[in-house]
Amino acid sequence: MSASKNIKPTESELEILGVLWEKGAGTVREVHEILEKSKDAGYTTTLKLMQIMHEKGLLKRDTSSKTHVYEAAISKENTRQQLLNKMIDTVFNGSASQLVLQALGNHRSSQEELDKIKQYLDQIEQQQKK
Amino acid sequence: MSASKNIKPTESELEILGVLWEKGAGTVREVHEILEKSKDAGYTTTLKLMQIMHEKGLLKRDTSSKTHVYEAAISKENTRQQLLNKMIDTVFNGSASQLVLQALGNHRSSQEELDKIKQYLDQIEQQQKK
DNA sequence: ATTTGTTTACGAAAGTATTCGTAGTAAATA
DNA sequence: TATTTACTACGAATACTTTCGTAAACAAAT
Repeated sequence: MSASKNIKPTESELEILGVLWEKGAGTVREVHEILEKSKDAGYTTTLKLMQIMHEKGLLKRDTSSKTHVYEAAISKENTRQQLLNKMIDTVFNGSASQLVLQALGNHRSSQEELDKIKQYLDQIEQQQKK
Repeated sequence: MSASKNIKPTESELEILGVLWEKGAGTVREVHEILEKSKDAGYTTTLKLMQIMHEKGLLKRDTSSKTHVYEAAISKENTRQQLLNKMIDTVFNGSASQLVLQALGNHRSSQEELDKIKQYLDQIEQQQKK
């Protein structure tokens, strides 16, 4: 059994997590105003979603003042890894490198980013030689 | 505007596509028997799903004989790329290389695979220099 | 004190995905 | 021919996600 539960945020939940990962913590109003820019939904929709996410354990909240303050309860890294693993399993036949090749294929990355990846690859190889 | 429409197979639909990409074409029965190994659902469930997928244009089918033969109507590569792009956008802040680093991080790849990736990186760099 | 504005809570509608029971049909078999 | 078997079609139940209207609580402003 793994340490963190099988989290599976929905599409909308991921949007909210994204906002909170970015800004650290915030009220429904704050999250909603950021979301509004790219999405078209009412305030109570965002509220309801965040309440549900709290019930599910995806968000923590501080209710000491009237206006509640929410915060992500799951880490960005962990969540990313889980989603990635799932995609590797179900879409890329379990091969991480197939995913990597495909990702590098279309989305063109900057030279800087490519260098970083290369550097990382070297690092991995070093570790494996030990 | 891109050539292929915005396809968004659901979880279950992806499982079926995975089977058909692997085996090329098959009947509901064949697909179902493969799915059964890892999943717990009745025959008519698989049937219904494949019918819906046909309506959506995700599958082609040959109804010339009583037992219909289905085939994926969308390519593995294209579908993978779309799903990947979406994940990059919604989960990795639009950075493909962030996704790549994360993917290489946990899932350990074989030396052979790593070499392939490196080779590919070199190739990309060459093209960009032109 | 009343009004106005902001917030949470609640419930339910609408949309989408998944599941399966049942009926009908055609082919294979007794 | 009658029965069994294998398949498709259809409809509906269930579950999950997203959306929002409305009410209640509270604070600030008039």
